[in-house]
Amino acid sequence: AAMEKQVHPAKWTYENIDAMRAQLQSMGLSIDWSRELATCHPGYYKLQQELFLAFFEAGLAYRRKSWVNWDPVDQTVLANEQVIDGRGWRSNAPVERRELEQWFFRITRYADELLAAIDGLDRWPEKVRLMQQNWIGRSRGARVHFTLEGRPEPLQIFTTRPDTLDGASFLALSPQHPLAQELALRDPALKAFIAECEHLGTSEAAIEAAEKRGHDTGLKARHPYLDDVRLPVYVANFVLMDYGTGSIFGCPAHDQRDLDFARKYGLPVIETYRPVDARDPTEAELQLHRPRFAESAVLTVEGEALFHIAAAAYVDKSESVAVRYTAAGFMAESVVTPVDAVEKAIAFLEAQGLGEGTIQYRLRDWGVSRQRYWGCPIPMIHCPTCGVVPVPKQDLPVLLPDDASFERSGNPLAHHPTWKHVRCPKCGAAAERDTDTMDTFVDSSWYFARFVSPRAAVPFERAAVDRWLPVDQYIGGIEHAILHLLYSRFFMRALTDCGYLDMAEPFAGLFTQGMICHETYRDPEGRWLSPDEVTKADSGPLTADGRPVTVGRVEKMSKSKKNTVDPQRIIELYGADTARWFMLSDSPPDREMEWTDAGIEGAWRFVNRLWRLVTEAGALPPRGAAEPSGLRSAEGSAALAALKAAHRTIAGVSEDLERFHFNKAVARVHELANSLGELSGKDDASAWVRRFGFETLTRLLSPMMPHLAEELWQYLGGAGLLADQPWPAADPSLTVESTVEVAVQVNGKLRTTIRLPRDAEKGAAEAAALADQTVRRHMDGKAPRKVIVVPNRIVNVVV
RNA sequence: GCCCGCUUGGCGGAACUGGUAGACGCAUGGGACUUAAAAUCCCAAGGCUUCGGCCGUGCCGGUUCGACUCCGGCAGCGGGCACCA
Repeated sequence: AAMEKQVHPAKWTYENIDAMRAQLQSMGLSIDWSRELATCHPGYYKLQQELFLAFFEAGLAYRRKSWVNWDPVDQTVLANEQVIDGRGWRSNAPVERRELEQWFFRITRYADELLAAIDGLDRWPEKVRLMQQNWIGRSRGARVHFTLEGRPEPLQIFTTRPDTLDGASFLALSPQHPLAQELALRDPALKAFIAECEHLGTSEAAIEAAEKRGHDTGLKARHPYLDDVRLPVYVANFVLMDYGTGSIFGCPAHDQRDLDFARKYGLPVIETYRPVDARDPTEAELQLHRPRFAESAVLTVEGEALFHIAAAAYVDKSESVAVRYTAAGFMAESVVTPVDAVEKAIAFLEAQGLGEGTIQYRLRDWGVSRQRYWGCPIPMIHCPTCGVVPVPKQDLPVLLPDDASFERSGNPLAHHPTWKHVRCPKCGAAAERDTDTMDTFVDSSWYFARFVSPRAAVPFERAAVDRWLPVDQYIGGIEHAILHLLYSRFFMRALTDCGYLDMAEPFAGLFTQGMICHETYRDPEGRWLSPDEVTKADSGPLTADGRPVTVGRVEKMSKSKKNTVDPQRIIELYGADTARWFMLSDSPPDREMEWTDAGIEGAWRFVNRLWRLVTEAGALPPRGAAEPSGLRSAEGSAALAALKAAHRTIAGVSEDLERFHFNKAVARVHELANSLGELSGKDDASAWVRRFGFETLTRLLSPMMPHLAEELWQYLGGAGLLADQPWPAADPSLTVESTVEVAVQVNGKLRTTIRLPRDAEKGAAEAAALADQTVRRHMDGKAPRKVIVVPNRIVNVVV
């Protein structure tokens, strides 16, 4: 944005903050602005640098090489988002991979703990807990040693399915695997293949979605226990260096990806399991098919009973068949003595010295180095003699220079003329600062804990932390379900271990908002356009100067794709309350939603209608007037019905707000307004109920339309601010009706409804249903075989 | 490709733990008021119908007296996939 708008990032950021603050204030949100902080302010990032030093001290921050996307034309590191079909988004040059020394946070130290603690997050959505679990991805499996012919050192592979080793038909290495890199030095074709793989960039999505391809290295591996089996060793584009050992064995019969690969390169597909069928295997079969690692040929894998086809069976019969492995529904009760096939296989490998059982995590350490200007400088100094030296705490903050230049690509801090040149704090010799800044996810991993003592000289004031944290109710977009939330969970643990805090979980309750989505637009040059740069014509959407616009898919609003809508327009046109009411009424907040302006007029009409409803209702009894006697006993009166409606609305809205069902609360307020509008009686009871109803309505509205609610409160003679009044309470004796409408079905089809006293006896309900004319007609003169009665709900007559 | 969701009238959605599908709103049509328009108010409305009913919650199948809700499979859309944050 700074480059595009020719503005300094600081100015751009602070101006945006000002605009956002003004917008939030004009919405009338209840925010304690005295605690506002900005993570780009030196006061904040100074403390963040202190935390970084503490992490370094504790061994939680370390340096190692890692791969990045490199744009060879722009000479800059690209984010995955900036790699489009293997090319840089600005230069359009094929992307390369490059290895850089970078800083990492050791989140994997907490892998087990982060996983186990998910169970305790009982006020988190189940889907988020699942996503975090899968992200950490703890798997039991085995490291297996393969001997390579003509090479002294064995190749280690990791597998979660050692029980399918009998069906191995190839090995595959990641293009970044050291062995692959070594072989490429002497094999130009392999070198070219690896270079081609590297154009995919570093994103897992791109790598896994690409067509599966491999290059045969010519090496042969001995099968660990099948003496006459030799396996070809490939380098394959789908093997990830970051997971396991960066090398795998392929069992095409039991893995779709391996099967695709085997088909492509003509490799054998060797079945090792077949669903157990209805009959018991014979003794001869059990012997023939018994795998090396188990006593029985019937094994369970992932809960399914399967019949193992041991190596001997197919070697003898030269059997080679492709069968996809879907065993659901084949569990045969007569056969199974459950055996955990994976554990058996691990025990076998260990006993034979062919491998060992391990636990593998999908979770990787968090790379925090960014080659960017606008961020928190990493407080480290590189000295030619002392190596990596932390900036002494008293020298913090390491300030960003204001006079960076953004004309050149690459890292402005690296090519700033003076900034990086310092003396080594240890030896005093000339040294250089680390020119990387931290991932901004670091900023957001502790900001919530800073709010409790935003001006303190230390990162956290313990008394305030103990008073406020963990956060009772955290609210954020579902796009943060994994990274931000996991990083924050890691941070609290790391800070605890560094002595700053004493807590593990930052967020006791979590509510995830759905994304607000919008169509995306591009001009003929492919540049993103914002919705207000696009005009809708009969021939289709056009740019401001009348050129055709390409409409892209509907996706989450984002700055980079410009598909954002400014709510300020609505506030200016209709006022904050209309905007708030519209947003609350439109969709449940946890669902994604496509933004549309249709309906805003309806919210505006309702705001006006409420005002008229109250102010044009005629004379009301004074505030606090006693309830007319006899109102509650006047069964069937319109006034009592409206009074009950008001109490039901209190109960319903209270519950809806508590559960974040704002759109339902809105619907209930509409209903109450409707029923009060219909209460036209001139009698004392009606007038009293009208006042009670209006006051109730006003109170219930106050969180949603605070400005209108305060005005109505004054109009109704309320003292002080409505915001300071207690929330209304429903009278339980008025929220239930004495009779209920009960549906009557015949053979499961709704035929009529009957009105019964609440909580009527089952027998009475049955009798009433059977006596009904419509029911009798549909029973066709037959006697009921069965009658199901669900009290207050339904009677189902089965004939 | 993998992980997680979602899918209900013309539209946004409601339906609590398997028990009357379509609350409430938007848009629409008709009417009232008005010289007229706006605003407002009233009425109608899932589809089909021989007016008895029948069919309907993305698609196919299953469990159940009963399925939007549970189970199996599939499709479409959205989020995430570690440098968008």
